[in-house]
Amino acid sequence: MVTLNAAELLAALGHESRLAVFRLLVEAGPEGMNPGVIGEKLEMAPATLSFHLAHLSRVGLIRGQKESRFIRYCADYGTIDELVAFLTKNCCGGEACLAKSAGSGTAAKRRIRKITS
Amino acid sequence: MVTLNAAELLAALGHESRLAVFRLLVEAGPEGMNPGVIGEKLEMAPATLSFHLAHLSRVGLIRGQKESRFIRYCADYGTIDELVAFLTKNCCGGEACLAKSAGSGTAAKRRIRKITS
DNA sequence: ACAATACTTCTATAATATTCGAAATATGGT
DNA sequence: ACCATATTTCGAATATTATAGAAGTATTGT
Repeated sequence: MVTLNAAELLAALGHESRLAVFRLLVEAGPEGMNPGVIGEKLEMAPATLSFHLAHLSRVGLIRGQKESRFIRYCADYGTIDELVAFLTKNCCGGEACLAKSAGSGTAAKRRIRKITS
Repeated sequence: MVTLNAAELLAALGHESRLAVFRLLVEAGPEGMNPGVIGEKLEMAPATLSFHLAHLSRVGLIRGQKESRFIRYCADYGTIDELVAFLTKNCCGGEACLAKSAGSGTAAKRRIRKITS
């Protein structure tokens, strides 16, 4: 994943409403959820919600599939997995993270153990 | 971590320049780096860089410490670790992620294996 | 004391994102 | 065919964020 792409994904999730929508869809699992239900749960105006759903779709974090009159939106787990992998590999310095990204070959390995103040 | 806070962190990293700055500081390790060097590497105007450093500082992703005429900025690994943990627990449905967050008790566990089309 | 360096804060401007009413589109029910 | 429902797109107002020159604050060297 390129940095540009990662920034796009991060920005998409970096908004309270969109993060809430995405979390709801992750929670909903493969069943997904319609805008109607989402809007009711999160108390968002249809047009506003549609705008955010379009944004999340555009960057690939969710996917919508028309089913008769409804649209079933589902979280795209592959994309969020990639984002987490990117953060772990490139941005993370934690013990857990270092273990996973071992061998990524960056100077981050120089990191000394943080003292929990 | 609350969602509000997570959204703030994601938004902070959701900008190409700030993500680049943060990655550079992670890469730099505990040694950190001065704005002068960062600005040179990333070709950013001092005022612009200062603005982004302030933003990253405000949300706790980096920390600056004055040293004579310079300021040493360092990545705060604890914060990014928390963010990755949040994503893994609340937003992630991947195999790797599920393994780590096992027992978080959300409906995400219902997820079926994605078919790689 | 003065000049140079390292950075920040101030200020204005430009660019982008967010919100949501209203109109449009599509589908299903009667 | 017509009405209701689900959702999107349009459009316009508002709010937020980004950019960077210029001025300000420290600090070091001479």
